[in-house]
Amino acid sequence: MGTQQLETVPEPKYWHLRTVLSEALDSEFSVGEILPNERDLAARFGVARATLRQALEQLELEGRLQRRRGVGTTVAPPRVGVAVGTTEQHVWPGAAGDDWQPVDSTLEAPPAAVAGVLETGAEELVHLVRRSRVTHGQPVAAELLYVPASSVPDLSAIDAPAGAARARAVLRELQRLALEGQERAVELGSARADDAKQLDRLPGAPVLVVTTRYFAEGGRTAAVSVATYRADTCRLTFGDSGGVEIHEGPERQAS
Amino acid sequence: MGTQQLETVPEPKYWHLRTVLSEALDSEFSVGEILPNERDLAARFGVARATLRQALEQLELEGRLQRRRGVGTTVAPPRVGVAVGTTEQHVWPGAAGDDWQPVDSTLEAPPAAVAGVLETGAEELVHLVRRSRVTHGQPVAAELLYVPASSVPDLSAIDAPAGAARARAVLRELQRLALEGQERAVELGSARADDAKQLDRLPGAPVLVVTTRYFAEGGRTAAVSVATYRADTCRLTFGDSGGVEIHEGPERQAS
DNA sequence: TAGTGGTCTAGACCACGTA
DNA sequence: ACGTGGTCTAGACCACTAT
Repeated sequence: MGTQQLETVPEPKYWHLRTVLSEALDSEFSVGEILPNERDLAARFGVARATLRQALEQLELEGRLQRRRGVGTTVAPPRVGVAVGTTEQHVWPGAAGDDWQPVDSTLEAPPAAVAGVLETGAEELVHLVRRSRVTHGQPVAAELLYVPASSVPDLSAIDAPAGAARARAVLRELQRLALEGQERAVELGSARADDAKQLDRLPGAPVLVVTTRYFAEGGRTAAVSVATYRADTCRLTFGDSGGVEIHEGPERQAS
Repeated sequence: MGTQQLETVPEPKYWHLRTVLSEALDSEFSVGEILPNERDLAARFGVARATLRQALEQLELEGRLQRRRGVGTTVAPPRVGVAVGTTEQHVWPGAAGDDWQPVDSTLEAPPAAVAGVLETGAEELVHLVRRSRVTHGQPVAAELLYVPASSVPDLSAIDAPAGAARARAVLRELQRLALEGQERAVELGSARADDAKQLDRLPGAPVLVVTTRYFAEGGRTAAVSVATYRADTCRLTFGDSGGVEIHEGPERQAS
């Protein structure tokens, strides 16, 4: 990645720069390596720092770079394949062998959007179970699981234990219900302040929001989960193996 | 949304602005309504245009706004639920009733990343079928479907017809194979120049990339599809109904 | 304390859609 | 021709991390 002048082309400078940097990453850098700082890079390419940053932002969005304030910009490893439930087999959250760690749980009034999906009315309280998911030592997702109190009627007595213990109790009660089906949706969002902290990112960081509806007997919605995955580091897989290597290598998203 | 001074808070101005605007959108604007232009808005909130734009970018990423050069910024409708295959039922692309329109098809050497997934070796040619998906009159996705020539051996004779007709021929041949399974992955990407044009967005626009591997008899990878969905307007659904309304309404992503 | 990325400013000009 | 959002500049200062 030498000192280069950008050609005069009709495409935006930052976009061209993104391509040039992307190719440099493929050929001249290895995973974990530290890039020159933004001021130096901008000077090398003869652009303003803001323009250089626009290119870096793109590459970070694509999972090619990782930037940390006070530290620097490093070449990111390939995205982690994260299994989001096998498509054939429907299981309750908290079933044996899932990768989630219960954090805590409280009894709250559901947000309006959630109350609409749970057909229980906005007045009925729900157990809010917070969980987090860690893969390869890195936090990749934060989940809010909403379980209407009516779905786990035997739980009311066990209100005492707080924190993770309480979360586990709610999940344990869930397993006792018959699971008839589930329904998933994936969309792009931006991390709220609390999610961002849990995922070790800044607020507004791009996230993949996976919403799952769990149906119990009679088609009743027994629980709703809203899971927030780091979009920069995760590839969500919906199959039986989580290790499909596509979109890696030199031309993953080259223009 | 009156002329307001931003409080002096420790959170970034653009983030606070995003929240303020988000609440204004919920309470004072309706879908399709045009916002004041960026220069006016920036002046109203007493910030530089670049800062205001940072807030608008966030809201556009979250699917709340739609910005078009030369036109203006409008309030976006709720995201469209786009069914990405029912999870229980595996079908070949191009099966009766799918929402894709064949565009054209060529015979090419596969990109390295694709060749790795198809276990056919990098030398063997593949049929590249281009398709596009339209929902509610809007283009929502562009697909590149890679079919190794060996998967559709009877096709070699029909090399003559070009364009959509050729694409349909490849898809028709595919249906004759037995489909043993499929495997999906979803990740965030940015639109390449050609995808961007097809999706009516600028290059670099955020997209959800859905990669699907189709397995034929013996676990052989018979085809690979890379579909690029507009991240701002789409919510990908993996269930039997595509109309789950969650994450809509006032508190969809409020901080 | 030094160096990094993150935020913010006040301008300028360009590309595009519409009238 | 005009108004819109998109790009770009050259600075300044802040927040954070490591030494």
